[in-house]
Amino acid sequence: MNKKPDLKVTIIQVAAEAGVSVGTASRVINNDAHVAPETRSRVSDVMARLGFVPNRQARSLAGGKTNTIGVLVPDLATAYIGEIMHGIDAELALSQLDLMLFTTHRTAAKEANYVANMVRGMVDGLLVVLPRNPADYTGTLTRRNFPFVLIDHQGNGEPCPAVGATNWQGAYNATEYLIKLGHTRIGFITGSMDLGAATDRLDGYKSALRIRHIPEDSRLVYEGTFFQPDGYAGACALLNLENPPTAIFASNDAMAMGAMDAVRSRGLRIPEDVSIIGFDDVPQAALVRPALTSVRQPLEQMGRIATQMLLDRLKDPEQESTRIELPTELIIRESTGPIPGKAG
Amino acid sequence: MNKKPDLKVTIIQVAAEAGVSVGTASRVINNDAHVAPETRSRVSDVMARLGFVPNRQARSLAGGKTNTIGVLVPDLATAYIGEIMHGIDAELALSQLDLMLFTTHRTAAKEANYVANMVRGMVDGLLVVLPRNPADYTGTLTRRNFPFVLIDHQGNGEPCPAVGATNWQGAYNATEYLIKLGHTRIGFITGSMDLGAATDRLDGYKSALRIRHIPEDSRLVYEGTFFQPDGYAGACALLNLENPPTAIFASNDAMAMGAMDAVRSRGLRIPEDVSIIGFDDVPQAALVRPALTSVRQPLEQMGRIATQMLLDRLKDPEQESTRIELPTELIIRESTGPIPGKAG
DNA sequence: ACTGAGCGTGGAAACGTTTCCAAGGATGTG
DNA sequence: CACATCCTTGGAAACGTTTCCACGCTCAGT
Repeated sequence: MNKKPDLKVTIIQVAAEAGVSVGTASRVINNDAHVAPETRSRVSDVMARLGFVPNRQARSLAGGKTNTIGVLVPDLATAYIGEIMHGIDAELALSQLDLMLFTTHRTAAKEANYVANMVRGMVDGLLVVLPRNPADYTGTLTRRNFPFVLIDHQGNGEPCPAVGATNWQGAYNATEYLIKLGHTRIGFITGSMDLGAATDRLDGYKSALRIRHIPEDSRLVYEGTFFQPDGYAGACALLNLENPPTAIFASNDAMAMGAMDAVRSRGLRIPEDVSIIGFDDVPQAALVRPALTSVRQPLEQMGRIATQMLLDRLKDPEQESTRIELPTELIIRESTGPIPGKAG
Repeated sequence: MNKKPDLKVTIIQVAAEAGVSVGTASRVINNDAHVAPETRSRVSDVMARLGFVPNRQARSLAGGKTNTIGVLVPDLATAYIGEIMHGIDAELALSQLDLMLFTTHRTAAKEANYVANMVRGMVDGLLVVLPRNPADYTGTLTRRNFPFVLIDHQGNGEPCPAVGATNWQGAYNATEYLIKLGHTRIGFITGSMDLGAATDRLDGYKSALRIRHIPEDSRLVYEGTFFQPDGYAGACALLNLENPPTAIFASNDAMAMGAMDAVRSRGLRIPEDVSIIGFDDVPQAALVRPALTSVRQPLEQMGRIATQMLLDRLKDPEQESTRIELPTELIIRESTGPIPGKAG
C-alpha cells in the first residue's frame, strides 16, 4: 500500500515524475490523439500511482467549460419530479457530467434569477423542469446561444428546445374512454392553470365531450393546483352537486388519490359508484387499491431525452431548436368501470 | 435599458471602469472591511451597471474553496428523501452555497467512489443521505479533515458527525401504544436490514414486547426492504398465519400503505379488524384514508440540522464530531384502534 | 539524397480570481 | 514636531489546467 498520496497531486508533479511536459500530461488526460502510445501509458501509470485527479476548477477556467449541467426544479417533494430527475441523472452519468441542482420553490422570480446568473460560467447547459414562465428568459438564453432544454412545458411563445408529452391527446383519450364506458357526467379537477400542461389537459377533456356531443357543464370543472388536498376537496365539491358525476378525471395522480379518499370517505365504492382516473401514472398509481387508471407520461424518458437533446446542443450550439412530444398512454386499471346501474 | 452587457464582464473591466485596481475590486466583492466607503459604492455601482457576476471557477481556483457542497443520495424517487432534501436546500439557500447532487442508485461501490473523487476540490463539504456502508470512507474523510455529515445513519463504527432520529425509541413507543390498545399479536415488517435505522426499529419493537412480557414470535416478523410492495407482501404473509396479528407495524410509511392495501383487498377494515402503523410520517400519511398513524421523523429538520452542522465544520474543521439524534414522535391518526371484539 | 508533410513534444500564455506584500497618506501619540 | 500606526490601495504572484505555437524528427515521394 504505497498509495498514500499527498493531499494534492497536480499535473505538474505527474509531468515531472513521468519526465514529460505538462502539455503532454494534459494531452494524456484528455485523450488527445497526438501522444505516442508509449508516452501515454507511461504517463497514465504515473497518474494512477500518484492518485492524480485533475482539478475541476482549473480545468474549467482554462478550458472554458465546466462539465457540469444545471437542473432547475420547482421542488423535490413529488414522485413526479423524482421520476424525471431519475432519467436526467441516468443519462448524465453516462456522459461523465455532473449535476448542479437548484430549486425554485415554485417562484417564478427565483427561476429567472437563477437562469440569469447560471448563464455565466457555472454550468455548460441548463435543464428546466416544469418552468413557470420561461418567456422571461428563453429569449436571453437563445440570444446568447446558451444551451438549454425545457421539460414539460408547452411552448406557447417563441419556439425553443423542449420535451413534453401529448397532454391534450392523453386527456382526450381518457375522457373518450370514460364516455365509452357510458359516463356522461364526468367531473374534472384541473392543475395549476398557469402551467401549459394543465390547460392542455383541460382542453383535451373538453374536446372529447364536444365531439361526443355531451353538453359542457362548468360546475363539473373544479380548479385545483396539482396537490393531493385539491383532489380531495375537488371530489367533495363535485359529489356535492345535485347531479353529481359518475366519474372524476383528475389532472394528476396525486389529486386522483385525494379524490379516491374523498369518494371512499362518503362510503361510495370505486369504481362501482364512481370511476376515478388520473394523469402521470407515477409508480404509486399501480400500488394503491383499487389500482388507479391513469394516463401514463413517460417521465423518466422525458428526462432522458431532454438530457440527450441538451448534450447534442452542447456539441453544436447552432442546432435547430426542436420541440419533442412524447406520446401518452392510457393505462387501464381497477379504478374505472361502467356507470352505476349499467354494471354487471 | 443600457443593460446589455457583453457576454463576459470580468473583474478587470470593472476595475478599469471604476478606476481602481483588481485587488480593490476583489475586496469589494468579498465585503472586505478595508475599503473606503466611497470607493466601495463606486465599484459596486460599476459592477451593477456592467452586470458583473464573478466567475465561479476562477474564484475557486484562486481562493481554494468552491462554495459548493455535495449531496449524496441513494435516489430521488421517494418522498422520504424529498423531505430531507428540502431541508438541506432551504438551509443552503441561506448561505449562498450551491448544491451538487450525486445519486448512488443504492450501490455502495458508487458511494465510496464518489466520495473519493469528490474530496478533491469539487466541493467544500459533503452530506451523505442514508449512507450504505460509510465505514468504507469515513476514515479517509476524517483523516483528511474533509468536512462531512451523515444523515440518518447509526454510527456503529467510529464516531463521526451525523444526524439521525431516535429510531429505537420511536419503534418502542409505537409498539407500546399498540400493546396498550390491547394488541398482543403485533406483526412487524422490517426495512433493509443493512441499514442501521431498520435494525434499530426492529429492536425497539422487540424491546417493547419484552418489557410487557409478550412472547416473541419470529413468524410475526417479515423482512422487507422499505419499498411499498414489501408492505403488501408482508401484510399478506402475516394475515395468512393461522393466528394472524391484529396489528401491523411497518418500518416505514410506504410499506404501511402497501399493508393497508393488502388488508383492504381481503375485505378487512382498518382499524376495526387490523390496526396499521407506519414510520417516518411523510406528508402523504396524513392524506390517505384512513389517515395513517405513524412515528414522525423530523425529516426536513434533519436535513436542516445536518446542513448547519456541515457549515459549522466548514468554518472550523477541527470541530469535534458530534452525533445528533432528533426525537421521533408518535402521531396517532385513524389507522389504529383497540383490538377487535374489545372495540365499542 | 532532398523536400514537404505530419507526428510527438516542450514551452508559455491565458483563464479570472484571491491574497499577500508593500507603499503612501492620514491620523494619533508623546 | 517627529514618529508609530492604521487604513486604503496598487501590484503581482499564485491557483492548476488547456491550448496555441513552434521545433525537431521521421518517413514517404520524387
